[in-house]
Amino acid sequence: MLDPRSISERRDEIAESCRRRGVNADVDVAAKLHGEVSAKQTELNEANRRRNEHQQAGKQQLSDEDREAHKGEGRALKEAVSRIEHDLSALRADFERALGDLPNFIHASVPDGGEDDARELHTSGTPRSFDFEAKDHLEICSALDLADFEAGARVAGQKWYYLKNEAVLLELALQRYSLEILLEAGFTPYVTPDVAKPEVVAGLGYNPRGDETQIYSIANAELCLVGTAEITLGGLYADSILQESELPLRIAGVSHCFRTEAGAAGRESKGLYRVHQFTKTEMFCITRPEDSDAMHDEILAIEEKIFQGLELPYRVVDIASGDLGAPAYRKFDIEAWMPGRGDGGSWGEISSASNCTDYQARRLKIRFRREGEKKNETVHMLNGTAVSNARTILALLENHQQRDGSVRIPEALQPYVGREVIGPR
RNA sequence: GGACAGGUGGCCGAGUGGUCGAAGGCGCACGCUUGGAAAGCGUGUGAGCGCGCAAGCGUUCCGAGGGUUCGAAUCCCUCUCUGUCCGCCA
Repeated sequence: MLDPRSISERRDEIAESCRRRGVNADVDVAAKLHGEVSAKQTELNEANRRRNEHQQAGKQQLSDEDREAHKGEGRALKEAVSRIEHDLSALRADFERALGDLPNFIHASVPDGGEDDARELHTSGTPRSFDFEAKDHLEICSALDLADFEAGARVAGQKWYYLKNEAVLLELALQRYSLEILLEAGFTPYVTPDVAKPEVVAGLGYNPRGDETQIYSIANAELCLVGTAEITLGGLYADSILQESELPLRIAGVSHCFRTEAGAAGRESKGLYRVHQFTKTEMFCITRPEDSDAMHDEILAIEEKIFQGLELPYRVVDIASGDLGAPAYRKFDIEAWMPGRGDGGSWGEISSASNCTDYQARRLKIRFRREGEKKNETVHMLNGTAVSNARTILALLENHQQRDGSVRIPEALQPYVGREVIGPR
Protein backbone atom coordinates (compact mmCIF):
# COMPACT_ATOMS: atom_id res chain seq x y z
CA MET A 1 0.00 0.00 0.00
CA LEU A 2 1.32 3.42 -0.95
CA ASP A 3 1.38 6.41 1.36
CA PRO A 4 -1.97 8.13 0.70
CA ARG A 5 -0.20 11.47 0.80
CA SER A 6 2.06 10.45 -2.07
CA ILE A 7 -0.88 10.10 -4.45
CA SER A 8 -1.12 13.78 -5.24
CA GLU A 9 2.52 14.64 -4.43
CA ARG A 10 4.00 11.99 -6.71
CA ARG A 11 1.08 11.50 -9.08
CA ASP A 12 3.17 11.29 -12.27
CA GLU A 13 5.62 8.76 -10.83
CA ILE A 14 2.75 6.53 -9.80
CA ALA A 15 1.10 6.76 -13.21
CA GLU A 16 4.47 5.92 -14.76
CA SER A 17 4.91 2.91 -12.46
CA CYS A 18 1.46 1.59 -13.46
CA ARG A 19 2.29 2.02 -17.13
CA ARG A 20 5.70 0.35 -16.92
CA ARG A 21 4.35 -2.57 -14.93
CA GLY A 22 1.31 -2.96 -17.18
CA VAL A 23 -0.95 -2.47 -14.19
CA ASN A 24 -4.40 -1.19 -14.97
CA ALA A 25 -5.06 1.25 -12.12
CA ASP A 26 -6.08 4.90 -12.08
CA VAL A 27 -4.11 7.31 -9.88
CA ASP A 28 -6.52 10.14 -10.51
CA VAL A 29 -9.54 8.21 -9.32
CA ALA A 30 -7.59 7.34 -6.16
CA ALA A 31 -6.61 10.99 -5.68
CA LYS A 32 -10.20 12.14 -6.10
CA LEU A 33 -11.45 9.57 -3.59
CA HIS A 34 -8.74 10.57 -1.16
CA GLY A 35 -9.95 14.17 -1.29
CA GLU A 36 -13.51 13.05 -0.70
CA VAL A 37 -12.52 10.90 2.26
CA SER A 38 -10.63 13.81 3.85
CA ALA A 39 -13.54 16.19 3.40
CA LYS A 40 -15.95 13.67 4.89
CA GLN A 41 -13.58 13.04 7.79
CA THR A 42 -13.49 16.76 8.54
CA GLU A 43 -17.27 16.82 8.44
CA LEU A 44 -17.40 13.92 10.89
CA ASN A 45 -14.95 15.61 13.24
CA GLU A 46 -17.17 18.69 13.27
CA ALA A 47 -20.31 16.66 13.93
CA ASN A 48 -18.58 14.78 16.75
CA ARG A 49 -17.37 18.02 18.26
CA ARG A 50 -20.94 19.39 18.32
CA ARG A 51 -22.14 16.20 19.92
CA ASN A 52 -19.42 16.29 22.58
CA GLU A 53 -20.28 19.86 23.44
CA HIS A 54 -23.92 18.89 23.74
CA GLN A 55 -23.04 16.04 26.08
CA GLN A 56 -20.98 18.35 28.26
CA ALA A 57 -24.00 20.63 28.53
CA GLY A 58 -26.10 17.66 29.66
CA LYS A 59 -24.11 17.21 32.86
CA GLN A 60 -25.71 20.17 34.60
CA GLN A 61 -29.01 20.07 36.47
CA LEU A 62 -31.90 20.65 34.08
CA SER A 63 -35.62 21.13 34.56
CA ASP A 64 -37.80 18.31 33.29
CA GLU A 65 -38.80 20.41 30.32
CA ASP A 66 -35.22 21.36 29.42
CA ARG A 67 -34.10 17.78 29.91
CA GLU A 68 -36.65 16.59 27.37
CA ALA A 69 -35.52 19.22 24.86
CA HIS A 70 -31.93 18.25 25.51
CA LYS A 71 -32.67 14.60 24.83
CA GLY A 72 -34.34 15.50 21.55
CA GLU A 73 -31.35 17.49 20.39
CA GLY A 74 -29.05 14.66 21.38
CA ARG A 75 -31.01 12.21 19.28
CA ALA A 76 -30.81 14.53 16.26
CA LEU A 77 -27.05 14.99 16.67
CA LYS A 78 -26.58 11.26 17.01
CA GLU A 79 -28.45 10.64 13.79
CA ALA A 80 -26.37 13.25 11.98
CA VAL A 81 -23.17 11.57 13.13
CA SER A 82 -24.31 8.14 12.14
CA ARG A 83 -25.31 9.35 8.66
CA ILE A 84 -21.85 10.85 8.10
CA GLU A 85 -20.16 7.74 9.48
CA HIS A 86 -22.09 5.62 7.04
CA ASP A 87 -21.06 7.77 4.07
CA LEU A 88 -17.48 7.89 5.26
CA SER A 89 -17.11 4.17 5.59
CA ALA A 90 -18.47 3.65 2.07
CA LEU A 91 -16.06 6.27 0.68
CA ARG A 92 -13.20 4.81 2.65
CA ALA A 93 -13.85 1.33 1.26
CA ASP A 94 -13.78 2.72 -2.30
CA PHE A 95 -10.61 4.64 -1.59
CA GLU A 96 -8.87 1.69 -0.03
CA ARG A 97 -9.68 -0.47 -3.00
CA ALA A 98 -8.30 2.20 -5.37
CA LEU A 99 -5.23 2.69 -3.21
CA GLY A 100 -4.63 -1.05 -2.95
CA ASP A 101 -4.60 -1.32 -6.75
CA LEU A 102 -1.67 1.07 -7.03
CA PRO A 103 1.72 -0.69 -7.20
CA ASN A 104 4.92 0.45 -5.52
CA PHE A 105 7.30 2.98 -7.06
CA ILE A 106 10.09 1.68 -9.29
CA HIS A 107 13.83 2.01 -8.70
CA ALA A 108 15.50 4.21 -11.34
CA SER A 109 17.74 1.37 -12.57
CA VAL A 110 14.96 -1.13 -13.25
CA PRO A 111 14.85 -2.02 -16.96
CA ASP A 112 11.66 -1.61 -18.96
CA GLY A 113 9.71 -4.53 -20.34
CA GLY A 114 8.49 -7.97 -19.32
CA GLU A 115 9.77 -11.41 -18.43
CA ASP A 116 12.38 -11.53 -21.20
CA ASP A 117 13.74 -8.05 -20.61
CA ALA A 118 15.62 -8.63 -17.35
CA ARG A 119 19.08 -7.06 -17.47
CA GLU A 120 21.97 -9.43 -16.82
CA LEU A 121 24.20 -7.84 -14.18
CA HIS A 122 26.95 -10.45 -13.99
CA THR A 123 27.65 -14.17 -14.06
CA SER A 124 29.62 -16.56 -11.88
CA GLY A 125 31.21 -19.80 -13.05
CA THR A 126 30.74 -21.33 -16.49
CA PRO A 127 28.17 -23.87 -17.60
CA ARG A 128 29.90 -27.20 -17.64
CA SER A 129 30.48 -29.04 -20.89
CA PHE A 130 30.00 -32.76 -20.33
CA ASP A 131 32.27 -35.32 -21.93
CA PHE A 132 29.51 -37.90 -21.54
CA GLU A 133 25.78 -38.06 -22.08
CA ALA A 134 24.42 -35.82 -19.31
CA LYS A 135 21.12 -36.75 -17.70
CA ASP A 136 18.39 -34.45 -16.47
CA HIS A 137 17.50 -34.57 -12.78
CA LEU A 138 14.53 -36.88 -13.39
CA GLU A 139 16.79 -39.51 -14.90
CA ILE A 140 19.31 -39.05 -12.11
CA CYS A 141 16.60 -39.35 -9.46
CA SER A 142 15.32 -42.53 -10.96
CA ALA A 143 18.79 -44.06 -11.50
CA LEU A 144 19.85 -43.27 -7.92
CA ASP A 145 16.39 -43.77 -6.38
CA LEU A 146 16.21 -40.25 -4.95
CA ALA A 147 12.59 -39.24 -5.56
CA ASP A 148 9.21 -40.74 -6.34
CA PHE A 149 6.97 -38.54 -8.46
CA GLU A 150 4.48 -41.31 -9.31
CA ALA A 151 3.77 -41.97 -5.66
CA GLY A 152 3.43 -38.23 -5.06
CA ALA A 153 0.85 -38.02 -7.81
CA ARG A 154 -1.04 -41.04 -6.49
CA VAL A 155 -1.16 -39.83 -2.91
CA ALA A 156 -1.47 -36.05 -3.32
CA GLY A 157 -1.66 -35.28 -7.04
CA GLN A 158 0.38 -33.84 -9.89
CA LYS A 159 3.44 -31.80 -8.83
CA TRP A 160 3.64 -33.40 -5.40
CA TYR A 161 6.55 -35.70 -4.74
CA TYR A 162 8.48 -37.83 -2.32
CA LEU A 163 12.17 -37.33 -1.69
CA LYS A 164 14.09 -40.52 -0.86
CA ASN A 165 17.46 -41.68 0.37
CA GLU A 166 20.30 -39.14 -0.09
CA ALA A 167 17.88 -36.52 -1.45
CA VAL A 168 16.48 -36.38 2.08
CA LEU A 169 19.97 -35.79 3.42
CA LEU A 170 20.43 -33.04 0.83
CA GLU A 171 17.13 -31.46 1.86
CA LEU A 172 18.20 -31.26 5.50
CA ALA A 173 21.80 -30.37 4.71
CA LEU A 174 20.79 -27.37 2.62
CA GLN A 175 18.87 -25.99 5.57
CA ARG A 176 21.85 -26.31 7.90
CA TYR A 177 24.32 -25.04 5.32
CA SER A 178 22.28 -21.92 4.56
CA LEU A 179 21.52 -21.21 8.22
CA GLU A 180 25.20 -21.37 9.08
CA ILE A 181 25.94 -18.66 6.51
CA LEU A 182 23.01 -16.55 7.73
CA LEU A 183 24.02 -16.86 11.38
CA GLU A 184 27.45 -15.66 10.44
CA ALA A 185 25.84 -12.66 8.71
CA GLY A 186 23.99 -11.74 11.89
CA PHE A 187 20.55 -13.19 11.16
CA THR A 188 18.23 -14.45 13.89
CA PRO A 189 16.84 -17.82 12.75
CA TYR A 190 13.23 -18.94 13.06
CA VAL A 191 11.18 -21.96 12.14
CA THR A 192 7.83 -20.37 11.30
CA PRO A 193 4.26 -21.62 11.07
CA ASP A 194 3.44 -23.02 7.62
CA VAL A 195 0.05 -21.27 7.75
CA ALA A 196 -1.06 -17.70 8.25
CA LYS A 197 -4.28 -15.75 8.52
CA PRO A 198 -5.61 -14.27 5.26
CA GLU A 199 -5.10 -10.70 6.47
CA VAL A 200 -1.41 -11.36 7.08
CA VAL A 201 -1.11 -12.89 3.62
CA ALA A 202 -2.81 -9.81 2.16
CA GLY A 203 -0.64 -7.53 4.28
CA LEU A 204 2.44 -8.80 2.49
CA GLY A 205 0.78 -8.05 -0.83
CA TYR A 206 -0.29 -11.56 -1.80
CA ASN A 207 -3.86 -12.08 -2.83
CA PRO A 208 -5.26 -15.00 -0.81
CA ARG A 209 -8.40 -15.30 -2.94
CA GLY A 210 -9.48 -15.35 -6.54
CA ASP A 211 -9.07 -17.74 -9.47
CA GLU A 212 -5.44 -16.90 -10.19
CA THR A 213 -4.25 -17.02 -6.58
CA GLN A 214 -1.02 -18.86 -5.82
CA ILE A 215 -2.21 -19.36 -2.25
CA TYR A 216 -3.92 -22.47 -0.90
CA SER A 217 -6.69 -21.86 1.64
CA ILE A 218 -7.69 -24.38 4.28
CA ALA A 219 -11.33 -25.32 3.86
CA ASN A 220 -12.46 -25.49 7.47
CA ALA A 221 -10.33 -22.73 8.99
CA GLU A 222 -9.60 -19.09 8.30
CA LEU A 223 -6.05 -19.95 7.31
CA CYS A 224 -3.85 -20.07 4.25
CA LEU A 225 -0.84 -22.29 3.58
CA VAL A 226 2.09 -19.93 3.18
CA GLY A 227 3.79 -19.59 -0.18
CA THR A 228 6.95 -18.36 1.54
CA ALA A 229 8.24 -17.62 5.04
CA GLU A 230 8.29 -13.98 3.92
CA ILE A 231 4.64 -14.00 4.99
CA THR A 232 5.15 -15.35 8.50
CA LEU A 233 8.34 -13.36 9.06
CA GLY A 234 6.64 -10.16 7.89
CA GLY A 235 3.74 -10.86 10.23
CA LEU A 236 6.14 -11.23 13.14
CA TYR A 237 6.51 -7.49 13.59
CA ALA A 238 3.06 -6.41 12.39
CA ASP A 239 1.61 -3.53 14.33
CA SER A 240 4.76 -2.63 16.16
CA ILE A 241 6.95 0.42 16.61
CA LEU A 242 10.67 -0.30 16.59
CA GLN A 243 13.47 1.76 18.06
CA GLU A 244 15.93 3.19 15.56
CA SER A 245 18.72 1.44 17.49
CA GLU A 246 17.13 -1.97 16.78
CA LEU A 247 17.49 -1.46 13.04
CA PRO A 248 18.46 -3.02 10.75
CA LEU A 249 16.72 -6.23 11.72
CA ARG A 250 17.97 -9.39 10.01
CA ILE A 251 15.80 -12.45 10.46
CA ALA A 252 15.70 -15.79 8.70
CA GLY A 253 12.94 -18.34 8.51
CA VAL A 254 12.76 -21.98 7.51
CA SER A 255 9.33 -23.04 6.34
CA HIS A 256 7.56 -25.21 3.85
CA CYS A 257 6.15 -23.27 0.91
CA PHE A 258 2.92 -24.18 -0.81
CA ARG A 259 1.88 -22.88 -4.21
CA THR A 260 -1.15 -23.71 -6.31
CA GLU A 261 0.72 -22.86 -9.54
CA ALA A 262 -2.65 -21.83 -10.98
CA GLY A 263 -2.22 -20.59 -14.51
CA ALA A 264 1.21 -22.16 -14.77
CA ALA A 265 0.04 -24.92 -17.11
CA GLY A 266 2.36 -25.39 -20.05
CA ARG A 267 5.26 -23.55 -18.45
CA GLU A 268 8.56 -25.30 -17.93
CA SER A 269 7.62 -27.57 -15.11
CA LYS A 270 9.52 -30.80 -15.32
CA GLY A 271 10.11 -32.72 -12.08
CA LEU A 272 11.30 -30.61 -9.19
CA TYR A 273 11.30 -27.31 -11.07
CA ARG A 274 7.68 -26.36 -10.47
CA VAL A 275 6.09 -28.16 -7.50
CA HIS A 276 3.28 -27.51 -5.03
CA GLN A 277 5.48 -27.88 -1.94
CA PHE A 278 9.10 -27.24 -1.12
CA THR A 279 11.23 -26.18 1.81
CA LYS A 280 12.86 -22.79 1.82
CA THR A 281 15.22 -20.81 3.99
CA GLU A 282 14.24 -17.17 3.66
CA MET A 283 15.94 -13.92 4.62
CA PHE A 284 13.92 -10.99 5.80
CA CYS A 285 15.21 -7.54 6.72
CA ILE A 286 13.74 -4.40 8.18
CA THR A 287 15.66 -1.15 7.69
CA ARG A 288 15.46 2.60 7.83
CA PRO A 289 14.33 4.02 4.47
CA GLU A 290 17.79 5.33 3.61
CA ASP A 291 19.39 1.92 4.22
CA SER A 292 17.26 -0.35 2.08
CA ASP A 293 19.25 -0.10 -1.15
CA ALA A 294 22.44 -1.08 0.66
CA MET A 295 20.63 -3.94 2.41
CA HIS A 296 19.36 -5.12 -0.97
CA ASP A 297 22.99 -5.45 -2.10
CA GLU A 298 23.90 -7.21 1.15
CA ILE A 299 21.15 -9.79 0.66
CA LEU A 300 22.26 -10.42 -2.92
CA ALA A 301 25.88 -10.87 -1.76
CA ILE A 302 24.78 -13.51 0.78
CA GLU A 303 22.83 -15.36 -1.90
CA GLU A 304 25.85 -15.37 -4.17
CA LYS A 305 28.05 -16.69 -1.40
CA ILE A 306 25.59 -19.55 -0.87
CA PHE A 307 25.54 -20.56 -4.53
CA GLN A 308 29.27 -20.15 -4.97
CA GLY A 309 29.72 -22.56 -2.06
CA LEU A 310 27.44 -24.99 -3.87
CA GLU A 311 29.65 -24.60 -6.96
CA LEU A 312 26.72 -23.78 -9.20
CA PRO A 313 27.20 -21.57 -12.26
CA TYR A 314 24.72 -18.73 -12.12
CA ARG A 315 23.87 -15.28 -13.41
CA VAL A 316 22.31 -12.33 -11.63
CA VAL A 317 19.55 -10.36 -13.35
CA ASP A 318 17.74 -7.13 -12.59
CA ILE A 319 14.06 -7.94 -13.16
CA ALA A 320 12.20 -5.72 -15.63
CA SER A 321 9.32 -3.48 -14.59
CA GLY A 322 6.53 -5.60 -16.09
CA ASP A 323 7.70 -8.69 -14.21
CA LEU A 324 7.84 -7.10 -10.74
CA GLY A 325 5.12 -7.92 -8.26
CA ALA A 326 3.11 -4.96 -6.97
CA PRO A 327 5.08 -4.61 -3.68
CA ALA A 328 8.55 -4.80 -5.27
CA TYR A 329 10.53 -1.63 -5.90
CA ARG A 330 13.38 -3.62 -7.36
CA LYS A 331 14.11 -7.33 -7.64
CA PHE A 332 17.29 -9.29 -8.36
CA ASP A 333 16.99 -12.91 -9.41
CA ILE A 334 19.73 -15.49 -9.35
CA GLU A 335 19.39 -18.00 -12.16
CA ALA A 336 21.41 -21.17 -11.89
CA TRP A 337 22.57 -23.14 -14.87
CA MET A 338 20.38 -26.22 -15.25
CA PRO A 339 21.95 -28.61 -17.79
CA GLY A 340 18.80 -30.72 -18.14
CA ARG A 341 16.49 -27.84 -18.77
CA GLY A 342 15.21 -27.09 -22.30
CA ASP A 343 17.45 -28.15 -25.15
CA GLY A 344 21.03 -28.48 -23.90
CA GLY A 345 20.49 -26.60 -20.67
CA SER A 346 19.32 -23.11 -19.68
CA TRP A 347 19.23 -20.67 -16.81
CA GLY A 348 16.50 -21.31 -14.25
CA GLU A 349 15.41 -19.05 -11.43
CA ILE A 350 16.71 -20.36 -8.14
CA SER A 351 16.72 -17.38 -5.80
CA SER A 352 15.50 -13.82 -5.63
CA ALA A 353 15.90 -10.70 -3.56
CA SER A 354 13.31 -7.92 -3.41
CA ASN A 355 13.33 -4.47 -1.94
CA CYS A 356 9.69 -3.71 -1.14
CA THR A 357 10.49 -0.36 0.53
CA ASP A 358 7.56 0.74 2.70
CA TYR A 359 4.84 -0.87 0.57
CA GLN A 360 4.26 -3.93 2.78
CA ALA A 361 5.25 -2.21 5.99
CA ARG A 362 2.51 0.39 5.71
CA ARG A 363 -0.28 -2.16 5.63
CA LEU A 364 1.42 -4.23 8.34
CA LYS A 365 1.90 -1.07 10.42
CA ILE A 366 5.58 -1.62 11.09
CA ARG A 367 7.09 1.71 12.09
CA PHE A 368 10.13 3.08 13.85
CA ARG A 369 11.01 6.21 15.73
CA ARG A 370 14.25 8.05 15.07
CA GLU A 371 16.44 8.98 18.00
CA GLY A 372 15.16 12.27 19.37
CA GLU A 373 12.21 12.49 16.97
CA LYS A 374 8.57 12.46 17.91
CA LYS A 375 7.02 11.20 14.70
CA ASN A 376 6.97 7.56 13.70
CA GLU A 377 8.05 6.57 10.21
CA THR A 378 7.28 3.49 8.17
CA VAL A 379 10.19 1.05 7.86
CA HIS A 380 11.47 -0.55 4.68
CA MET A 381 11.22 -4.30 4.28
CA LEU A 382 13.26 -6.64 2.09
CA ASN A 383 13.23 -10.34 1.49
CA GLY A 384 15.44 -12.80 -0.27
CA THR A 385 15.81 -16.52 -0.81
CA ALA A 386 18.69 -18.16 0.98
CA VAL A 387 17.99 -21.63 -0.37
CA SER A 388 14.91 -22.91 -2.11
CA ASN A 389 15.34 -26.63 -1.73
CA ALA A 390 13.58 -28.33 -4.64
CA ARG A 391 15.25 -26.24 -7.34
CA THR A 392 18.59 -26.27 -5.58
CA ILE A 393 18.55 -30.08 -5.33
CA LEU A 394 17.69 -30.14 -9.04
CA ALA A 395 20.66 -27.90 -9.85
CA LEU A 396 23.06 -29.85 -7.64
CA LEU A 397 22.12 -33.18 -9.22
CA GLU A 398 22.35 -31.94 -12.80
CA ASN A 399 25.53 -29.90 -12.42
CA HIS A 400 27.51 -32.34 -10.30
CA GLN A 401 26.65 -35.60 -12.00
CA GLN A 402 29.59 -37.76 -13.02
CA ARG A 403 30.30 -40.17 -15.84
CA ASP A 404 29.68 -43.24 -13.67
CA GLY A 405 26.17 -41.99 -12.79
CA SER A 406 27.09 -40.77 -9.33
CA VAL A 407 26.69 -37.21 -8.05
CA ARG A 408 29.49 -35.32 -6.34
CA ILE A 409 28.61 -33.32 -3.21
CA PRO A 410 30.32 -29.91 -3.16
CA GLU A 411 32.89 -29.62 -0.44
CA ALA A 412 31.07 -26.87 1.46
CA LEU A 413 27.99 -29.07 1.73
CA GLN A 414 29.76 -32.31 2.67
CA PRO A 415 29.83 -31.72 6.45
CA TYR A 416 26.06 -31.34 6.44
CA VAL A 417 25.29 -34.25 4.11
CA GLY A 418 27.76 -36.55 5.79
CA ARG A 419 29.15 -37.97 2.53
CA GLU A 420 31.14 -36.94 -0.50
CA VAL A 421 29.20 -38.61 -3.26
CA ILE A 422 25.79 -40.10 -4.01
CA GLY A 423 25.94 -43.45 -5.84
CA PRO A 424 26.70 -44.87 -8.26
CA ARG A 425 24.06 -47.56 -7.97
C1' G B 1 -13.52 -30.78 23.17
C1' G B 2 -15.85 -29.37 28.54
C1' A B 3 -15.80 -25.84 32.98
C1' C B 4 -14.38 -21.39 35.21
C1' A B 5 -11.68 -16.61 35.24
C1' G B 6 -9.94 -12.54 32.65
C1' G B 7 -8.50 -8.83 28.30
C1' U B 8 -7.60 -0.85 30.48
C1' G B 9 -1.54 3.30 28.11
C1' G B 10 5.83 0.52 27.29
C1' C B 11 4.67 -2.67 31.89
C1' C B 12 1.72 -3.39 36.57
C1' G B 13 -2.89 -1.77 38.08
C1' A B 14 -7.52 1.44 39.86
C1' G B 15 -11.89 2.48 37.77
C1' U B 16 -19.59 -0.32 37.59
C1' G B 17 -23.40 5.41 33.62
C1' G B 18 -21.64 12.11 33.02
C1' U B 19 -16.21 15.19 37.08
C1' C B 20 -12.13 9.39 32.52
C1' G B 21 -7.65 9.46 27.37
C1' A B 22 -8.41 7.45 31.92
C1' A B 23 -6.00 7.51 39.46
C1' G B 24 -1.64 5.33 41.52
C1' G B 25 2.88 2.77 40.77
C1' C B 26 7.00 0.99 37.71
C1' G B 27 9.88 2.16 33.59
C1' C B 28 11.85 6.01 30.42
C1' A B 29 13.52 11.30 29.25
C1' C B 30 14.99 16.05 30.97
C1' G B 31 16.09 19.30 35.07
C1' C B 32 17.37 20.35 40.34
C1' U B 33 20.40 18.33 44.16
C1' U B 34 25.75 15.88 44.68
C1' G B 35 32.90 15.90 44.66
C1' G B 36 30.65 11.72 41.79
C1' A B 37 26.72 8.27 42.11
C1' A B 38 22.38 6.40 44.61
C1' A B 39 18.31 8.27 47.05
C1' G B 40 15.13 12.49 46.97
C1' C B 41 12.43 16.46 44.50
C1' G B 42 10.24 18.71 39.99
C1' U B 43 8.58 18.40 34.89
C1' G B 44 7.39 15.48 30.89
C1' U B 45 6.22 10.72 28.64
C1' G B 46 0.44 6.35 23.74
C1' A B 47 -1.29 5.60 18.69
C1' G B 48 -4.23 6.87 14.32
C1' C B 49 -6.91 10.41 11.43
C1' G B 50 -8.63 15.57 9.76
C1' C B 51 -7.48 20.94 9.19
C1' G B 52 -2.91 23.97 9.24
C1' C B 53 3.66 26.25 6.51
C1' A B 54 3.97 25.69 11.64
C1' A B 55 2.74 26.33 16.64
C1' G B 56 -1.58 24.27 17.37
C1' C B 57 -6.76 23.00 17.19
C1' G B 58 -10.33 19.13 16.48
C1' U B 59 -11.51 13.98 16.45
C1' U B 60 -11.17 8.59 17.27
C1' C B 61 -9.27 4.56 20.19
C1' C B 62 -10.05 1.02 27.44
C1' G B 63 -9.62 -7.11 22.96
C1' A B 64 -13.19 -6.79 18.12
C1' G B 65 -18.08 -5.87 16.31
C1' G B 66 -23.11 -4.60 17.33
C1' G B 67 -26.99 -2.67 20.85
C1' U B 68 -29.35 0.39 25.03
C1' U B 69 -28.88 5.81 26.52
C1' C B 70 -29.18 12.86 25.66
C1' G B 71 -24.39 10.58 27.58
C1' A B 72 -20.76 3.90 27.94
C1' A B 73 -14.06 1.70 29.89
C1' U B 74 -18.55 1.08 33.04
C1' C B 75 -25.15 -1.93 31.17
C1' C B 76 -26.82 -5.86 27.20
C1' C B 77 -25.64 -9.30 22.90
C1' U B 78 -22.18 -11.81 19.54
C1' C B 79 -17.29 -13.00 18.43
C1' U B 80 -12.22 -13.44 19.63
C1' C B 81 -7.79 -14.07 22.43
C1' U B 82 -5.26 -15.34 27.05
C1' G B 83 -4.95 -17.99 31.77
C1' U B 84 -6.35 -22.15 35.01
C1' C B 85 -8.55 -26.99 35.74
C1' C B 86 -10.50 -31.53 33.26
C1' G B 87 -10.50 -34.72 28.86
C1' C B 88 -7.76 -36.35 24.49
C1' C B 89 -3.06 -36.64 22.15
C1' A B 90 2.64 -36.63 19.01
